[in-house]
Amino acid sequence: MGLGSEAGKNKRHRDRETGTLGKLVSLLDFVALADGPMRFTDILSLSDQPRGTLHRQLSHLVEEGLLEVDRDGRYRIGLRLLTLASRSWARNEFRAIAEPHLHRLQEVTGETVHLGVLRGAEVIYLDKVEGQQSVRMYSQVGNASPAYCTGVGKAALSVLDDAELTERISGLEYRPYTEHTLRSPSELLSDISQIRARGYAFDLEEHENGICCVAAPIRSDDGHMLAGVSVTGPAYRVTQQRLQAWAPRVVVAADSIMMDMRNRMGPKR
Amino acid sequence: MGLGSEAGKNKRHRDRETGTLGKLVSLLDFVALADGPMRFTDILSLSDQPRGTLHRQLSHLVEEGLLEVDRDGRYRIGLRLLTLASRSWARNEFRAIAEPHLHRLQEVTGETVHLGVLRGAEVIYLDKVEGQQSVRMYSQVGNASPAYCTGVGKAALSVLDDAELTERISGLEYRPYTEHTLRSPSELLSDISQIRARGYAFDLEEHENGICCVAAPIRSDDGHMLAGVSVTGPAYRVTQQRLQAWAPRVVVAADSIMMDMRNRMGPKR
DNA sequence: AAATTACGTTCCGAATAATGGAACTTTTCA
DNA sequence: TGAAAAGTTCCATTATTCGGAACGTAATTT
Repeated sequence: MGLGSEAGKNKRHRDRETGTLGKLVSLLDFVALADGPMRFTDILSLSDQPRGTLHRQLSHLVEEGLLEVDRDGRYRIGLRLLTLASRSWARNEFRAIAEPHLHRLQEVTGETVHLGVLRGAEVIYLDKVEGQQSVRMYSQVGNASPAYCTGVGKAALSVLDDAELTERISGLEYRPYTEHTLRSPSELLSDISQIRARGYAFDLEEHENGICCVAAPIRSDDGHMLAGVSVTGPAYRVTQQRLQAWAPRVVVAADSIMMDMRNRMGPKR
Repeated sequence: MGLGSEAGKNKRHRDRETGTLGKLVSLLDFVALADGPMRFTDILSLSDQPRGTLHRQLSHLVEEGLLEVDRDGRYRIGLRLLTLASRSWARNEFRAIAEPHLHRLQEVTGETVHLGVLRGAEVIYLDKVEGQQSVRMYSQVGNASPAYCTGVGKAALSVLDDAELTERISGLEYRPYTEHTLRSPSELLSDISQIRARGYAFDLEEHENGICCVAAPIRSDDGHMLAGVSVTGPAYRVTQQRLQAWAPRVVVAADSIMMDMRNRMGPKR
């Protein structure tokens, strides 16, 4: 499945998925990614399925509450997905362990704090604690962003060994979100070697113009779970000096989360 | 599928769902509802599936990112669900239209504001705007609660005609969450007739001890989408007088949301 | 208003995927 | 180390999905 397809609005839905579930989830994804609710024909024209097949697939998804269809025949994502996701989010151990530390970090800095985990070459934000006077950012819980242009992502990548790092960041499309976005593996590798040296990462308007952050890595004992914490704010308020000053705090928060994980989830993980 | 099964911890997973998708989603739901991550054998013992079948089903769910399995063989909900849900939440028209009104209401009252939609006899919370000094409540976006014991739920029910109302609230289990929870259809109907008369609903510690709210209904022009807005807070701070005083504001917010829907989504809906 | 077209739904033989018992491998524990 | 439990793979059987075509219905045109 081709991810990172925020550009590919008119992407056709013809992933050749294996298995019944794969096809249906891919269809679900397709409807979820669309700009708005789609009518049957809209989906059909972007799909390689015959009418009958598509109709039955959509019906099944609706039957399970994964999709909803209004009286105008427009399909959109169903609320069951939201319920399912929220329940699992609330019970997520890692998030729960990290939460108090995120709040503490938020209070100390006054800016927005993020918790994200690395999945492949993407960061998925697991939690977010906003400051009072927070500027609206294009970020939210559950949002997936490329690792190479986010503080949390680069921090998490930095703890990988060279072999796996190279594997993960090769074959990516280095989309220039801003003029500061890193544009190649070599630029990323060079940044990461700095991150390794100092123990924390910066994002200086690399993902979104006017937004900066400082982030520190978190990893489970077995090294199989990679994550990061960050403090983020608007560039006019969050100068590089302030980021620098916060860095030790962010690292302490990350380390505390790791300690708590060790204690609460058993050591050999 | 029996919802509201917070009591049914040891519920077996043997819904006889129809179709491949139904079985898999039911399994997904089962794992999501569990108290914590489950190992293969745990699921097997609570399932009526043969080992081979269950193993393959779980593998398929993992393959699609709907479940994740750690090195100890423990299954939990995958992050893909969170990503999918968050994306659709962000793009939800209704939520987006309501958002500014929710914030305004929050600022006026200083307390937490909820937006919820009615699905059957349950309310699913679509959005929540917290006050600064907010007490942690058992409520969150995506959470599903029985309509009969929540302000939003009762408000939404109140705009139904008697026939559909009776149909929806019959056959429910009236679980007494607190000593103030309504315990029967007749109690609910009597409350609802009052709500109809005054145009807004109260929840006086009916769902959670120490939590009160006032709520007003929202419905689309065709009456097929029922929802509600509420202002919620701790009983020691939120007296019945204050609720009463806020009621007109809540009703105005609800009506404004309806107006905006009419304008933004076309009238005949 | 009648005819036409587009849209959505249902049907059923053929093709495909899921089932589940058993054999097999790996891990755990005494 | 041996034995039991846990987890995985295999494959003939069974059930489900596929998809073309026929059918009904609403929107549009003449």
